[in-house]
Amino acid sequence: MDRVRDIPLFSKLSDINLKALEKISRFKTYRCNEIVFYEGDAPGTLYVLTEGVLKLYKTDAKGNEIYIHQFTPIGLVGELACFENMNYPATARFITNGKILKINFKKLEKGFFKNPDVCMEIIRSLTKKIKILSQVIHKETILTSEAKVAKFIMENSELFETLKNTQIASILNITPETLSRILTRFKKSNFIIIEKNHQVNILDKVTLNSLFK
Amino acid sequence: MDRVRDIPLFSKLSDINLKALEKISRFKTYRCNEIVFYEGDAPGTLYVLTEGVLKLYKTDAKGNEIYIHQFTPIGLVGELACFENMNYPATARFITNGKILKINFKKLEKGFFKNPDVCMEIIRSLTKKIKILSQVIHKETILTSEAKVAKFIMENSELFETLKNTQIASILNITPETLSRILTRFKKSNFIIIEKNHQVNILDKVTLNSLFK
DNA sequence: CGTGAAATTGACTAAGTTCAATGGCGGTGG
DNA sequence: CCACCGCCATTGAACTTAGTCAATTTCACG
Repeated sequence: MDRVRDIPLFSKLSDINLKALEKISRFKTYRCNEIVFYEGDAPGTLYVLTEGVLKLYKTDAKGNEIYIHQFTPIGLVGELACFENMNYPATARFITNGKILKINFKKLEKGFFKNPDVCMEIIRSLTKKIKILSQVIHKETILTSEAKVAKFIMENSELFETLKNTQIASILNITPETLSRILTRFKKSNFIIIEKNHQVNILDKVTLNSLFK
Repeated sequence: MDRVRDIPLFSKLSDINLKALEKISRFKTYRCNEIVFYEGDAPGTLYVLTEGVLKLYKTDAKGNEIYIHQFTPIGLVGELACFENMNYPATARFITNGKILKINFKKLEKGFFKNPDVCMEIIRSLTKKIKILSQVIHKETILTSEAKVAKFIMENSELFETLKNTQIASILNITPETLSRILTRFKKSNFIIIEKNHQVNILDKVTLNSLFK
């Protein structure tokens, strides 16, 4: 994916518009762990993630990374800061190698927002983001650690096999110790079995569901 | 405000469009404490708040109201549920008497989203909402209770005079007891003085700022 | 004044983090 | 083959933050 026209957000633009868009944007490749922007950075650039996995997180007073979301292609990143002209509210760091299209927002705004198709795509992207944030709020303000773990097991059991407990804990914004204790409880209560290869086997879906619903 | 044309979101529509819009919408007045929708309700209606103060909150396992936001006119409410076709993620309750324009979303979608002006207004409304949610996340996941109180004092000192401590505590999602203890600490440390009329007098802006920045 | 709501205070509890010690397990190099 | 190393997981104990509960005081206002 090296061409602007391959990005769904812009797929309906005319050739002339695409040419103009190419003038105000450029692709950039990133290595794993490279930062795209820091929480607090000044806005101005809209990012379109085209390759790789981009982790968005905030940093608390103690320096902990508070997990917000992981973006996978294709997704808009940084709209809030651009549209509201405020500093980026979180940090974005690649956790794989990746590629991004960087767009000069001011120039984009002037030229392209008249196009209803582009507008609709932006609206779709914004509502998707609102949904994500709404879920983050639910996760972080309503759910207990136990409920988070139960929810994660029920909704992401496949991921369990591929992730280490430390990574899962990081996604859930709890410590590995807390995760370990909760999993031990679940195992002792016969809600789940964890296989040798770190697969989860859910024995009691009803109870597990009831913990977070 | 009894006419659709008075709502900025639709101010640029033609008379014909306005007539059509009137067909798929209706105003409804609410008394204080009336519920507009509950968390978990099925979507389908887009709301435009035209009068009164509407409180949005989630409910946790213990039945506590988790404060999300208070809307004042004019604002769109319920877009997420409509656009993403998911159940409302929070409850909306009037805390004053008020009035709302209820719009049938399906019909709105068909007829009006082609209009770039309407689109832009929706985008503006969505980004405003993202900003709000982003701030809620910051408040609830990054800030300690002490930091919340410090931030509230620094950014809303005028409100202090008009609100009771119980109301402030509710906005900050902490208990009145916790708020009281923190205010006592701030007073003893000479960060603030609270006057007879419940005005706050900030003595040490530097320290207070450092508590949440 | 007197009454009821709001604020304060102390003791206790609950949830989760932190810190430290221990144990397991896989890969590596002699 | 096995001894060692480093990473991850587990477990216990102390600690921190904030909520809960109850008693008491303060305050606003009729």
